[in-house]
Amino acid sequence: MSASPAPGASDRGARTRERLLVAAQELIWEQGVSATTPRQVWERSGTGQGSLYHHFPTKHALALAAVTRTVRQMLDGARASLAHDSEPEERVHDYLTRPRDAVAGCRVGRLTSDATVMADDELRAAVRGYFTQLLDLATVVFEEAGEPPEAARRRATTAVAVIQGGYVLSRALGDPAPMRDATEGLLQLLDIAD
Amino acid sequence: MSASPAPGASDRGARTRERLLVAAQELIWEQGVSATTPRQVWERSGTGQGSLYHHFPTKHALALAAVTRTVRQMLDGARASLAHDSEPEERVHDYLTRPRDAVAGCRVGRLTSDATVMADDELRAAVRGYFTQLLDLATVVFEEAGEPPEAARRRATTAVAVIQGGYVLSRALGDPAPMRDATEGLLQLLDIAD
DNA sequence: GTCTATAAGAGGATAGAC
DNA sequence: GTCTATCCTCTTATAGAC
Repeated sequence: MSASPAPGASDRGARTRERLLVAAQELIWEQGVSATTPRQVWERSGTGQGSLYHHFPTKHALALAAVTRTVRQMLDGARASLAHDSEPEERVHDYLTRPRDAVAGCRVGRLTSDATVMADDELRAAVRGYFTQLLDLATVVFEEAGEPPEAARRRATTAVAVIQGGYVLSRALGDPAPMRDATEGLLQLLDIAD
Repeated sequence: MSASPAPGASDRGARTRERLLVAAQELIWEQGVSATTPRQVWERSGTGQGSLYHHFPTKHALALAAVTRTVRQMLDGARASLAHDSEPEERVHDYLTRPRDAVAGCRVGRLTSDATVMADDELRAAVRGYFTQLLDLATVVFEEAGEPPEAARRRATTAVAVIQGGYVLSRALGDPAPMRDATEGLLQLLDIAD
């Protein structure tokens, strides 16, 4: 721990760092890590080059901080529907019908096609951790619905795959309809009333 | 039509063009269009810079030729399982259990996260065309299985989404198991014997 | 058809002033 | 903490010889 700087300066620094991080998260969602340049980040954040390289020594450090935070936020969102108190069937329904910007794609899933992400151990681990945890959350719900462990895991994987595939199709067609069709199709097969 | 050049030279040129195209297809599968450089293409193909820019005036022309061919090949593969003569249920089963390099990802689906592809009208149209046709093929199969048109389209979208999502999950986890789990989970829900 | 030389521009930093 | 100037490399070509 170093001595506290003047409060005003400290706050300004924290806010600058925060704005850089938010800008990086947005740009990485829109374009991926590979296609996002440090320049784009400092321009969108309204800060400057000096600030960016002060708070994040490399593009890698910035990307890792941004992706790590996005993963945490997405898992919090998933828990909000999958891990609350209602019946398992209702939780599955909530998760599958959650509002999503289908055409924009999954903030994390899209990174599996990003060369910079997959070539980097830490970034790849962040993406892997997201899906590992998400699949575990969903598996528990199907177990609580009465499925044996193996079947619960298969069914959870199918459900998460439908969401990820719905994103791919909606993005490819530039239309939110495929995500809706894919999730409604699964809900019918699961015999969960729409 | 221009006059035929000497046969030897013509063949060599055609073979060179072919090798460039194959190398581009491979590299685009592995890394996407954005991350694939002209240099990588001519090095992998065993040709040279002069040959590449002789056969393809720009990186865009090369990428479009490679992606267009990949889309055609993938649709031919899908038709092989979805559009043959057996019962609809068997065709669905064949499609869902077709051998796939799950960890490598879908040659076309992965392009939906590629900035260079999505920013270009022609490349985007090629990707869109692939999924439009694939969904149409699958919809017909579910209609032939007795589903009404709307339900058939939903179910087809769910099935294609499970494949695309299976790719995303297998890639994220570096493991072919999620693709297997996702497709087996869907087959059980569809009540098609494994 | 293929080769090599050259070049404009962007990306990802680093250095040192303020 | 932030700014500006500078630097090196890679990408995507173009030019002209062979």
